[in-house]
Amino acid sequence: MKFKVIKKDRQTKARVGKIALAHGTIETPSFVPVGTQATVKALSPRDLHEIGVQVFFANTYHLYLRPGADLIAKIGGIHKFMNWDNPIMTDSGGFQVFSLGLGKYKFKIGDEKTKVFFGQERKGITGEKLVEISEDGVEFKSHLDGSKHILNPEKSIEIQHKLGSDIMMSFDDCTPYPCSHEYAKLSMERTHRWATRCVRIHRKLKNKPHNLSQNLYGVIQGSIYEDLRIKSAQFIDSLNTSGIAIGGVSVGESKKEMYQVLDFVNPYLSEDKPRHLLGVGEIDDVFAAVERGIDTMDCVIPTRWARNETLIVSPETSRKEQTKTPCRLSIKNNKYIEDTGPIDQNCDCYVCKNYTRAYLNHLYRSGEILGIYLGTFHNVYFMTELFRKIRESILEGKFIKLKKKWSLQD
RNA sequence: GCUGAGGUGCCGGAGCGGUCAAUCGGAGCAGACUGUAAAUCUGCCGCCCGACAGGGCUACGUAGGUUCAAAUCCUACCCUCAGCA
Repeated sequence: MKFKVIKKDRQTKARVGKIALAHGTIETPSFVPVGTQATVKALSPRDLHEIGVQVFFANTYHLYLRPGADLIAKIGGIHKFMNWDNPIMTDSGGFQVFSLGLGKYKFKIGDEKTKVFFGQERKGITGEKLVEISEDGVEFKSHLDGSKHILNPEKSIEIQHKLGSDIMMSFDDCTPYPCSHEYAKLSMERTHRWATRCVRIHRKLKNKPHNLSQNLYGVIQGSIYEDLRIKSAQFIDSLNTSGIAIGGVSVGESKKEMYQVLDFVNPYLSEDKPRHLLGVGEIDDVFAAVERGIDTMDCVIPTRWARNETLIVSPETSRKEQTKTPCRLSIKNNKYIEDTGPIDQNCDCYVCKNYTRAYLNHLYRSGEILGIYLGTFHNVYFMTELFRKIRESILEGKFIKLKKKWSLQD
């Protein structure tokens, strides 16, 4: 990987850069849609190209369970498997330690038991514990069939090597929120040990002849605690991975706390490494992250919202529509039944140029699959385009101006 | 015309003397969702008053009746559907 910072914003830490990879170059800042199962849900690679998506984010855990990393390797790697020849990032499965373990369960570190909370109970959780953490790694019970699987740093990286992604994440332990300092510290230290193991196995595997140029990002943890986040930033930065990811954010803490974490970490990250923010975000988060020096960020929001009747719009549009929450338009609302306007007045996407809210409303009401397709297309386009504008604004020295324009206040 | 089954809230469909303004679906109305166990989940969903607690009213084809008490029992009528003529 070659990473180059092309331009730095004068007033903020925002920067424009290029990440050159085996499958192409990513212009940053860039949004990274999530495509957990080797598909950005509802969109084809052709759509992604049309939208201008440069890279997306697949998942080790899911692809390992189905269809299996060996199968994908046998077929020629994830790019060939899914007909996408641009860059791909893969998550390590670390987040599933959190998301599958979440609920009213107890997390274990050795003999230490710490109670964790996560407000929302979700249907589909059987009440059974799907995750058991130990120093070696994590034992998962497959959410698909209940079978038991071990994921640890070595295995996660091996799988990611088999998948053949351009950027891999180190296997981390993502703590829930809230989380005691004591627990966060123990968990972070383990994440560091795991990161070291990831680096080691990555070096070993890198020498294998079949390997394309694959790159590893270390993942910073430490919950919301300043001392921990600093420690973690220093440690992960010292590992000399190609890039750095910030994890354990957007797990239930406030936005303010989340932005603080970025501020804590910032001074300790090498300028010449790309920084990825894991699992963020909404429009206001995007600006908050970019101005704190984030280069790439992945998030399920555009794709998931589109499946749940929520379309992303500009603050201007959402003000005009008096939406309950900024930048979200609930397309199924009965006020759009006869609305012949586009989703967003200022969006140039295929959907906004050719379809009315009335039609989208009808598709969603009817449960038609096309509604989800068009909605996803719009949402992903909207985020991709927003980042294009952000890049442009930084290059022109107008980032702050753009940020003000997109401000959710007033 | 005879025989049988049935008529319940926007729709489907439970309930078969009190705990029924009525289970449960669907539709409808709104909300949530941030490294995807998510095309998912949550709330509301007869009318009126109340911020809430709660209170009042009208309701289970229609009209009577029995009972302290009826969607639930009885009588008549009206209407559907199935089979036979």
